[in-house]
Amino acid sequence: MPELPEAETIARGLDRAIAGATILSVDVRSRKNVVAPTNVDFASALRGERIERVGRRGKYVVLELQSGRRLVVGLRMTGRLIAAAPGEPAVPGAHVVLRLSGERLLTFADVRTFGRMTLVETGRVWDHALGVEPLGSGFTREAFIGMLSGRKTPVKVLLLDQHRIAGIGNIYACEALWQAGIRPSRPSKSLTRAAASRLHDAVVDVLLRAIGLRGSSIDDYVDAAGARGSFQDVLSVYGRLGAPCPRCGKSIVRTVLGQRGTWWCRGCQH
DNA sequence: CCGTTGCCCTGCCAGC
DNA sequence: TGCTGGCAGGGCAACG
Repeated sequence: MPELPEAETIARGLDRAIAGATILSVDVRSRKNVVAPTNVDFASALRGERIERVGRRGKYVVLELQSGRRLVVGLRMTGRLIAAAPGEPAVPGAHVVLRLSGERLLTFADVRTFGRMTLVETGRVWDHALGVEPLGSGFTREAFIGMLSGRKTPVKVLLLDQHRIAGIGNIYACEALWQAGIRPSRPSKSLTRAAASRLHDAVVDVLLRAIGLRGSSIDDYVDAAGARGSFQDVLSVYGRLGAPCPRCGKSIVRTVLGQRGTWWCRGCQH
């Protein structure tokens, strides 16, 4: 499931592989997975555009185009963005294929078809619903403490709320809560300043470590070159039902919070 | 504003 | 062995 570290890894890989390339043609094989403004044809609008750079916002990969337009890619659970060099085999199940200068291809594929490529017109704000970047300067301890205050929402549900903090998904929410020693169901407002600060620091630390390991490849995720990440090898709690807690040895349990599976340790998360 | 529910979709797997 | 039903999950709309 591409979350912030996976989207960041893909964006960096794409920036290296295809920044500067011109889009020669666009093959839309699944209408459902592309979105364009009214009266704009997705494929013809992109044709001839130069990809200036590739970045990330929250869990979204953003291709900045020469005209000022953006191609915003939401990968959801199973979406893939693969840059292929000449001669490499085609990506199976492709929904959109961009043929680029230098005989390169950029392929978007998604078995569950929840992912979207959205064309955003120049100057149009597309990320108004996204909160602060957890690795940006706006995510201070004080800002985080402010988010938690006065809310009875379980702290894990708050971490997953993209309107407040953009980019944290289920894996990294579980891991950060474990690292900070905080029970996921705790009402946000019940955290002391010390606990909130610990959680803030854990969020930043977990995301940075995950980027360092190029993301978590649990089911489908691969980077822009088709390679797996390795953070799945160092997970402490996520998906580890019944395994011993790396800190206290008690068995990891699974509960449900906000309709999401939640893995945590009853022994050392309070 | 806040919180909850259901839908989208298909691969996988436990259970029969 | 082969089928089936349930589950997984991010974002969004709809609702109270």
